[in-house]
Amino acid sequence: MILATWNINSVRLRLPLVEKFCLEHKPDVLCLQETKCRDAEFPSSDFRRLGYEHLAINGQKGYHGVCIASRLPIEKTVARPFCGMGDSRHVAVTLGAAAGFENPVTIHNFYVPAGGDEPDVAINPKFVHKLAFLDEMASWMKADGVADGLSAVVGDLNIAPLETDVWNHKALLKIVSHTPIEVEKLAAVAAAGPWTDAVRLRVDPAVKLFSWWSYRSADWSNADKGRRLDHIWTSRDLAKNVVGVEVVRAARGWERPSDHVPVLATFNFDV
DNA sequence: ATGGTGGGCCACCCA
Repeated sequence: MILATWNINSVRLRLPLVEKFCLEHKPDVLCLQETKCRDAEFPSSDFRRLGYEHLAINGQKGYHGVCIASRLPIEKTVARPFCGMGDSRHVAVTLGAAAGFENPVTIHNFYVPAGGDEPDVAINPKFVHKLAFLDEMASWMKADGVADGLSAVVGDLNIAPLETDVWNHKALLKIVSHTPIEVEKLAAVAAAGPWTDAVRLRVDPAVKLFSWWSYRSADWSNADKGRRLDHIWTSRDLAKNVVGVEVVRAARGWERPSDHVPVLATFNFDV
């Protein structure tokens, strides 16, 4: 089974890129963030045409929005609100016997708040929201046993935890997405599972690896001022089934690209 | 230290 996550930055605008990606990489389950449309405006028939007949959509007008598109039947869908807000930042599906799984697999798709520009809770309410969101993720995961059995957390977590997850560790210590407080809170979320970083399980943590390059930097590939903001984590039991991961860097160079690229994990289930 | 580019959508919000 191939699982993919991609912050698409408008699913309607970038439908041709979704199609290109799905034809080239054949994910069984595709988790998207920043779909930026209401559920009724989601291009569901296009996804069905591409073979993704099973959709779990949690959208909203203009901002945020997440979706899980699956080739395999979905047994159960849950969308959890966070921080007492109406933001569409989470959706989860469970795949079971109808999808060919002896034991059910649950996949959580997150779009963690970006957190604004100033990493200072005294002046930036967006940063407060981001930290509170991470705290709520951790406490909920622990209390509800979210990482029990076979489960995964994927998405745009908007934090680059390792020194090698950014182009320049020292230069980014005071930049939102790589500050010590964010890295610490993300580690607490990972420990609350506990979750395994499936990508760093397969890619040497000493090697720089990015999934996002700003639109504002010209010549993104040569400058290579990227960050690894997009993640695939698995529960302890599911980690044993990871046989490969891939970050599709080339997608950043496609026509009218998202600023994020797809991240994939392959599992040794035949479905 | 600043400003650089995108998307949604119609005055600015967000990244």
